[in-house]
Amino acid sequence: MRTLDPVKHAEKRGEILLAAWRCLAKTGFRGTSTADICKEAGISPGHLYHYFDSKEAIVTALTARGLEGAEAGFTEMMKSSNALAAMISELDRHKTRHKTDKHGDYRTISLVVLEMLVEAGRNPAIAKIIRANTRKIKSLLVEFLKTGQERGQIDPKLDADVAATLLLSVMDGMKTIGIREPKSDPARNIEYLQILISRFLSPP
Amino acid sequence: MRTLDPVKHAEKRGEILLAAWRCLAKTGFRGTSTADICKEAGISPGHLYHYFDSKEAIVTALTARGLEGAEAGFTEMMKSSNALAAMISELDRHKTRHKTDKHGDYRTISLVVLEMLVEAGRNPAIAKIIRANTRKIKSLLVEFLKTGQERGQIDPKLDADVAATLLLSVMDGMKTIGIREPKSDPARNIEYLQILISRFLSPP
Amino acid sequence: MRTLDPVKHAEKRGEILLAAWRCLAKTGFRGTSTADICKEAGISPGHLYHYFDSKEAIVTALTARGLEGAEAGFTEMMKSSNALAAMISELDRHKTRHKTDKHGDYRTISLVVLEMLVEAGRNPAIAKIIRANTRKIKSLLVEFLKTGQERGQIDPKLDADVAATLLLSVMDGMKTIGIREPKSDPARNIEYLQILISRFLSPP
Amino acid sequence: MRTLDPVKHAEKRGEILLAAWRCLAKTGFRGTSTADICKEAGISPGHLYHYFDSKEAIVTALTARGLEGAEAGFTEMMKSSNALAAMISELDRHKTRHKTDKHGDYRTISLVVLEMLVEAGRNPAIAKIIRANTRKIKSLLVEFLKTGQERGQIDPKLDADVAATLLLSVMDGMKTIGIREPKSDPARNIEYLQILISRFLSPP
DNA sequence: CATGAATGAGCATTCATTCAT
DNA sequence: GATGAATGAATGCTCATTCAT
Repeated sequence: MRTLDPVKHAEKRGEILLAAWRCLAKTGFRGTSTADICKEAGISPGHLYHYFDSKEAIVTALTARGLEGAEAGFTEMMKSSNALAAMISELDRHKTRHKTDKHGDYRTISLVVLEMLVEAGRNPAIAKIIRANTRKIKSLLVEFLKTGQERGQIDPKLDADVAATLLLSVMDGMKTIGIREPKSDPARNIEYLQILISRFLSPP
Repeated sequence: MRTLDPVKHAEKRGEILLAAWRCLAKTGFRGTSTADICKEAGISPGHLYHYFDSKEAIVTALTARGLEGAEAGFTEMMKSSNALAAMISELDRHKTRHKTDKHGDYRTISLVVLEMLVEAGRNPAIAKIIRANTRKIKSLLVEFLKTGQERGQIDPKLDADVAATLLLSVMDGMKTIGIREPKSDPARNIEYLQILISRFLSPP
Repeated sequence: MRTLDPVKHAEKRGEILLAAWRCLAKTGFRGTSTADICKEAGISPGHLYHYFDSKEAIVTALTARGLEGAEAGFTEMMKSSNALAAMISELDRHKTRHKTDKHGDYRTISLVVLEMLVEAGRNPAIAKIIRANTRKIKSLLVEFLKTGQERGQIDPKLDADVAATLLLSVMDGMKTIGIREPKSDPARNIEYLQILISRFLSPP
Repeated sequence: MRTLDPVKHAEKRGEILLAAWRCLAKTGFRGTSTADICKEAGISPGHLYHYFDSKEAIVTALTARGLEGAEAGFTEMMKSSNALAAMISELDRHKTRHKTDKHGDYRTISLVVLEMLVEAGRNPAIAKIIRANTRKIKSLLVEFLKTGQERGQIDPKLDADVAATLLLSVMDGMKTIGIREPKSDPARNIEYLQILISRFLSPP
């Protein structure tokens, strides 16, 4: 995998990963073949293996990259002085982020993330990445909750660690709404999610 | 002495579905071939098609059957006089249901249900079943919430429909914990889930 | 294959053959499965083998039965005193026989007969039947031609045997018109066929 | 040094088609599997699909290619100044062409062409090709007949279009002789075919 | 006679991966 | 770096046939 120009190599890897993401969003893990990815990336099937050892390596890299974004949001939240308000307003961004961005609309992204989670249930390599990422996000969340508790904004009786686990799982759960009830209003659901989180965390 | 016995036919179908479920639990939707199901069911590859029209018909039947169970629990809840308490105690059953039953342990079942949801994201036939089931469960839940509101046990300001959607999604979300944090204590998580639901629904 | 009532046995065989013919007409040799025949005949797959040893036995019996009809027409012709006129008027019947009868319309029958001929090209059992039938028809035709020659109605210089072979092949050839030119007018084609035969056989 | 070489690709396609033709000649449309073709062509089962989209695409290409040859003969005829004589002498070539050439002996070719016609009776894609080819050949034949009529070599009362249809069908009919009467003398039959055509077309 | 459960070889096709150029 | 030819195991599915009842 040595290359004369490691920068170009990494760039090309990035392009292929982006192409792979587009395929995954369109046809899912199951429905995406290496041939599809090659066509989308505009390279030959043999050439794919110059950049990745296997299809799994692509999925692995994609998962890793996909989760990096999630971290950023949480890191941002940390800086706020009012923990609860910050978390709530962070969710507001989701209300408007239903339009397409580079990675597709919110529902598509949700589906792919769910697919990644399911994949992790069978595939140890993916599971490892998911867990490492979960640990990072959770530690940010725990710290965030503890700060809120110190400031009297969050119920001090809650175990920050368990509460963080639950909050994360609640966020995951939101991703199934688009599947179960495709016609329900996302803005309304997020509004209620804000209420739910607020009531759960608020001191009595 | 005409047999024709539709009972035996249905029984065999059931056996095959159970075998298919075992395969799914072991290797997932993606990883299960018709050959695997046949081997597990102890029948020949051709014979499978005596009972099901296609692999998708098996998956469809399996999904339908798998979701029937979920309904029962909700129907039971309805009978209680204290809505919130009923929902909470229903969750208590989950704390102990982590041991193996006919369908495998709780985590395996969760994973398979998640796979069904993901499958529904790409496969309209499965989506239809999921949505029909969601509608049923949700209407039970809505009725349940409204009864609670009438009795003053649940916050009357909450829109029962949106709250039901959210509660369902929270339940789905719980299924990812086993993937993200396999070592976290299920009993503790459910305890906090009870707090979360209780605080969300209680009147102020 | 012994049966208590050989008459009923033969009757049932006939019914099955008729059902098989209907399948063949609809979906062709290639496209007809034993299951199709059983469904059409209203019997179970196992029962088929009570009446026929194999699928090939059905095809064989069907071919034999199908060709019996062709003989009748030629036998009728023989009785006429004017050979050429008889042959020509026999063809007139074809002009009107394009409507459906028990065996389907003319084009469908033609296609099935062509399929039988093609089948004979690979399948010795069918070939044997076809050849036996050809011999019978041809001997009728040869006799017919010779009678015509004696009566001065047919060119005496023609070798009756070779001429008969050619006439038979010309009749076979007519069966491809429906495939090559489905929109051409059958009545017009038969009219020209009459001219062709008349000119070929007439004394100079 | 980009290859991409479409020439080699086309060559390989040709090789596979030739192998497919050999299989068809040996075991017929019905009896030829993609595995047979691959074995005959010396390639792996997967590789076949690098050159053809499906088995039907092979059959289609084969049919198209197989019929191209027929055109050439007719085109040649057109150049002659004596229409009838040209057609007759063209048939003479068939007398000697009974030995094997690249595509097998005359009888095998006839059988495969008959199979193509039968296939066309059920398979619209093949039918389309057959009909396009029929139109081409027929228009050549019609022009040929009209030229002959202008020169007084062919009966001017004959409708060139209907006569062409009939002549084509007569040619098709010749292909069944090898099946019905494998022992009959091809040279003798063609001799009589020449008489038949000559008498049919000659002016009174 | 009659059923339909059961078989297993065979089919067209897909796809991750390798390799010569 | 880059191509696309080539592989071969695997997949979902069909079908003529057998057999216990």
